[in-house]
Amino acid sequence: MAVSIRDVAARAGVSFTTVSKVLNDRPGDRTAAETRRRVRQAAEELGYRPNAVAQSLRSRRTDIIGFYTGLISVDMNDPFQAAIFNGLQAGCQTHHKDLLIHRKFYGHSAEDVYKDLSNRKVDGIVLPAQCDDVIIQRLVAASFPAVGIAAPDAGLPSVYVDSPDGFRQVAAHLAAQGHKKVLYRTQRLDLLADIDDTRRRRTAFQEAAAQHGMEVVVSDSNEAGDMTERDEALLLGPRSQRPTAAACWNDRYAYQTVAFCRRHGLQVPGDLAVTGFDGFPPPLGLSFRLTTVFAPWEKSAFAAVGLVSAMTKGESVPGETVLPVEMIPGDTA
Amino acid sequence: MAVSIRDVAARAGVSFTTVSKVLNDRPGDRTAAETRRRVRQAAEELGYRPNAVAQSLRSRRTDIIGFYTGLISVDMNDPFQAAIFNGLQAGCQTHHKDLLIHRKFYGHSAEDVYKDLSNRKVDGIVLPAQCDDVIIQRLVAASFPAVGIAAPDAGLPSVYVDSPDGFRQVAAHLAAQGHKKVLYRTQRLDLLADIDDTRRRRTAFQEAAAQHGMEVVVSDSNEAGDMTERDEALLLGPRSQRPTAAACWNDRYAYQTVAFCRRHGLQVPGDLAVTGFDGFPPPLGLSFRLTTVFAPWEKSAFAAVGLVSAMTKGESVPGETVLPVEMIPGDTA
DNA sequence: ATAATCAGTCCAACCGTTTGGGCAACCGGC
DNA sequence: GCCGGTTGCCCAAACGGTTGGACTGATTAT
Repeated sequence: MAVSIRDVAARAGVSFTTVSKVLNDRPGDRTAAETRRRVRQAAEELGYRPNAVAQSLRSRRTDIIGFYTGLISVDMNDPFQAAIFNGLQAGCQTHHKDLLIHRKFYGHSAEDVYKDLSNRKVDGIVLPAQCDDVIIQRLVAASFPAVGIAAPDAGLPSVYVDSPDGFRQVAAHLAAQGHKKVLYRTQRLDLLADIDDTRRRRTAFQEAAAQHGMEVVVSDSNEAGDMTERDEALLLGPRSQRPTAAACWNDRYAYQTVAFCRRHGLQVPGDLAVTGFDGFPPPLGLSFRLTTVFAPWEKSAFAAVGLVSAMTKGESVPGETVLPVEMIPGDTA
Repeated sequence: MAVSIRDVAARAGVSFTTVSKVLNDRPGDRTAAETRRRVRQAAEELGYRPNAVAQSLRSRRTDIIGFYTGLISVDMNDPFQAAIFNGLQAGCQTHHKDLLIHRKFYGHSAEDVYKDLSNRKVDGIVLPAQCDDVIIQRLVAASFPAVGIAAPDAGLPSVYVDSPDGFRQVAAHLAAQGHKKVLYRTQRLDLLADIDDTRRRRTAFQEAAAQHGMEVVVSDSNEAGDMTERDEALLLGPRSQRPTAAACWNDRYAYQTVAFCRRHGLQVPGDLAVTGFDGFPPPLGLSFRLTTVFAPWEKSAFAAVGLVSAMTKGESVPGETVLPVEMIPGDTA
């Protein structure tokens, strides 16, 4: 049985009110030095630990920040999710919060999800933007502290990286190297994981490429980033028709592209220049550095925690926080 | 302002006790159908959500399971930690718990850590075995539900993988292929991350190799798994002295070893057979499959959650749960 | 001497639930 | 018309803290 504040009070011979005041030591509360000593000693001897749940009930704060993973189950082998998690974790450390991962919501209705979020178990939440409009609307309506990440979102304060700028940088880089025809490899838009950022990247690249006078062939694949038959036909077809560069919407697609080239004897970047996006730590055992764009996903999650923390204090926060990205030239383009 | 059970009661024209009974609908509690309808409707209209904190205070359960990360900060780019996390997450889903990641404890004293664990914010915890004896002793003394993972531990129920058996399988495999001299690449034992399992793997391999009549050269490196000067001298030295195989204590070391061979023109497995341990999903862009041992880390974390969950219900759990491992032949040995 | 001040302690309300028991009102049986 | 048993609802205590104010008794100002 856990020792409560009343047990400490009994042992110290004071009321439990006094124990609370001594232990919290708020400015303006007066207690005799001798009493303080007795109380502290009693607490020490009994190994008293305040019950966090009771404190939360009174204070209406749990000092826990929730992470709602959207409808996709968590997979830390996905470097994107890993980066987000690392940032959340770091943010929680600096803001003295604990991080709560809600149990899977897959298969629950938006209503169910909202219920689990709004039961005051957490002070606020971080969630992928655009995960579900109904949820977001209800959160906003209840003015529940929530911050979106990964993409801009109309309803919530959100923090994300400037992906369009990244793809403008890629387009400029490829154009400077004289490429005229570029394959843009992206994710199918109907995939569950689809968020608006996928679209923003593609649009930005297409526009920038057009400005540089480059032709763009858009190709969308499955989540793993495997080459489509059309891609293969194109890249292995007549030299005059071939794109000389492949700009990929993320690093995974880029690595898959490089692997494809290796298998089919295409030189990278000689026959095909390849670029990625994300700048995650390179996989072990690779002998080259991918030309990619470093996107500070971890930092964005870190910042999101800061915003949620501020919101729980009633402070107002900026509606949008955009973090700059930077293209990192490597060996592949 | 959040709507409480009293608001619902006022709207439905009943006492808040009745609301509670209606909403919880416990067998044996009787309420008129008409009352039930009114209460449910009022709750619906007001968007009532029970306050989880208050419920926890009363029920003495939070349905949250904590993960104490030890003294090392969380890094999900580490596939081991990622696997553990995935398993915890999956376990929490099936047991209807939330997962709480405690904020960093690095720099805190064991006493501080214990305090944070014992304030009843979580129903139980999962923690790396042998993380800190003081903590474990106090947890046991307070009979706080806690389960160790990753290595056997005297004090706590623990679940881990049968790494020694994995290395016996590796030794047998290498011996069957006729290897006589094997380099065993492991981690320096003084590293912060050192846990007993590192030792167990080495011992098991040495003993098994000896039984198969193989000579073992043990080499310990930094956490990244870089080759030591001595390793390089040995592998690039006179052919008669060279080991023909490198058994690595984990996949990371193995990939580093393969990369080293690539750089120096050594054929794998022709000049040097390489084996790993863990069996994590292979890094992107690799054209070979590592010969390794699949260790069900994820499953072990999953099981740990189950045990903690059982302990919170007062059920007794086995002191040790050992999961079998399996060697997966690949292209490197 | 009396009133005002102040330190030190404690009372009681409150946070939002759950739950065992109590209390009317109503039922049918005698 | 009385009585035991249901039925339907509510009271109040409990969970374990925090906190504004009330209450003492001693000290100081008038």
